[in-house]
Amino acid sequence: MPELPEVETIRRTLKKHICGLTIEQICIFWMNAVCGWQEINFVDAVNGRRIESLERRGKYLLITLDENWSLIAHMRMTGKLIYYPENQEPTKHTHVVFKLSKGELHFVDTRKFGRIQAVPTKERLNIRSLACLGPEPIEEDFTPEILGERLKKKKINLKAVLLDQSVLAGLGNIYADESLFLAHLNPNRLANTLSHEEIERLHRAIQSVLKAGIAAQGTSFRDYRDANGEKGSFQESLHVYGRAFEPCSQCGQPLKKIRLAGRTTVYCEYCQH
DNA sequence: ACTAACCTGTAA
DNA sequence: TTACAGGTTAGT
Repeated sequence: MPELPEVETIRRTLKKHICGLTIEQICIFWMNAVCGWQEINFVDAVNGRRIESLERRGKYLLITLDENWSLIAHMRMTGKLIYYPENQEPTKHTHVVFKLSKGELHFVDTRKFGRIQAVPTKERLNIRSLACLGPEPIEEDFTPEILGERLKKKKINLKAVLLDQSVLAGLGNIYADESLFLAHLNPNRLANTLSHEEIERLHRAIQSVLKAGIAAQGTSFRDYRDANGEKGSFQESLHVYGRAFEPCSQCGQPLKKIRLAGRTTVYCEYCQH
């Protein structure tokens, strides 16, 4: 599920409910969903902590607690963090329930790929998956020059490069395909062959697609929901993702479906070069 | 640079 | 029954 716009939407919707609350009890229904820190188990690290702030890095949600503890959550494909103001019965796919000083936070994940990790706050940017992340694509300081620097080192196709979190943090299959369509770039193109003008086009496309995704509160193609359990609406604005063989919104020719970097890739072979 | 693995559900 | 799904990682 969540790529950058979805995680950002979860952050924004969850923040309103849980900032300032205290974690009073933790019920774990599937142990693999959580991970402690060294010899300290998850519950000992986190129980009784006050929730101070919520940040995002790429597709990771960072929840800062007091006493130098943080939670790092990754939803992978189907993970959801849902806030309930009243007691709520866990479902078949509820793996963790945090009982808070007001209401409950449920971690629900059908495919069981998502994880929540307890980490000392000052260590959190050193954990391997976070330390290796590339720049935040919607920050002010992400410029076409920075994108160009990173692309020119890569002799592989553009689709694989956009999915590589060490190049850029936060793009997944949906927003990578949509960015390439908007930039009129063929996903098969080798990243180190882009002209200056093409790099600028890609930079503009990535920023505009991600910002539009956030404005639409994410893409609920299947499972994705925000912290209130609400769907996003960006699925209504997709040009290529999930539209294989449908007519291209620009030229009317059928969209092509291929496999790149192990992922289904949809693009228009007439509009994207 | 691929593929399998981690999982379950849904649709073809 | 088989293929495939918003992701990442470990192993060829």
